[in-house]
Amino acid sequence: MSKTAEFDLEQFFLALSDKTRLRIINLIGEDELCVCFFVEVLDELQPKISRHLGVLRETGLVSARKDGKWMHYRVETPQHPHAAKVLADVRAWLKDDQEMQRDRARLVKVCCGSCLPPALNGAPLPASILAER
Amino acid sequence: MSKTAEFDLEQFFLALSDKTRLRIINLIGEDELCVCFFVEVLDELQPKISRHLGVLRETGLVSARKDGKWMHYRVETPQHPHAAKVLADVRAWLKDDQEMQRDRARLVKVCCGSCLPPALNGAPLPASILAER
DNA sequence: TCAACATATTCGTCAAATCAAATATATTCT
DNA sequence: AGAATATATTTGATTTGACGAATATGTTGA
Repeated sequence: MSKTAEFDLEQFFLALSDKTRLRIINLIGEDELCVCFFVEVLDELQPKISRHLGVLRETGLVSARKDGKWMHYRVETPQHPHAAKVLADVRAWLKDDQEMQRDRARLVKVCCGSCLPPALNGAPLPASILAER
Repeated sequence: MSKTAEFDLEQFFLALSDKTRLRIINLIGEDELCVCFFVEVLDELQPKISRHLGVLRETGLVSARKDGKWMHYRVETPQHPHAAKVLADVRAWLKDDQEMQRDRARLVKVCCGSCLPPALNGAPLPASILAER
């Protein structure tokens, strides 16, 4: 049989060693999320978000689904079992982190407010949030 | 009660995002290990090893014990429960990694050979290895 | 087809991390 | 005290990563 595919541990942890990228992973949660929400909720410039999404994509931590002009990102479970375990732990860790909780609260607020911010008009709302409306 | 102390996730993962530092964590294993073995087994310049040990120390991933002119390093369990879990998983991950296994094999070989490499004469052998002699 | 829009990429700059070489500090041994 | 040794720190050069600004690509809808 073939051995477990070797995996770039360095790259994996490097991808996790940036605040914006951790905030992105956290915001996605179990669902998938459209780029415009990252920009709005994390209050960062769009190219910055896009660049960090690119890093996460290249590292295999997220995948992207194109839907017309929108791109939806979701967290991927790595093939490598140890990587999958660590990433699952990290996601649980983020759930308990205060700043990350504030980000998620802001996402809910943005989606459920009586009117969406102008930048998000017509944007596809995340399913997990829609379910609660 | 007080909330869980906030923890610098970025710094934690940054510390793990370097090959040399992962090799150091792996070589230490469950035991403690003297600096000169890192230099010998990882075949890197001593200041390089020392710098990386400094990063791991400042991040709280390892602690140092001074013993005469020797410094022994051991992996520390972080106070933060999530960090502790991730680090434990990472250590298990390293155990399964091929390159890391080669490093450990080289450590055993160096310690158990009929004569130590000149650089290690008088060096305090790791307890876990001594037990197997 | 054209304007508006969502997202991605490029570019130039700045900050941070890494490295090898040199040097400093502390300890032991003679 | 002085030489040898183990480890740490500084220095200067190089590389790498992140950033904002500008621009490009691709999609929708008039």
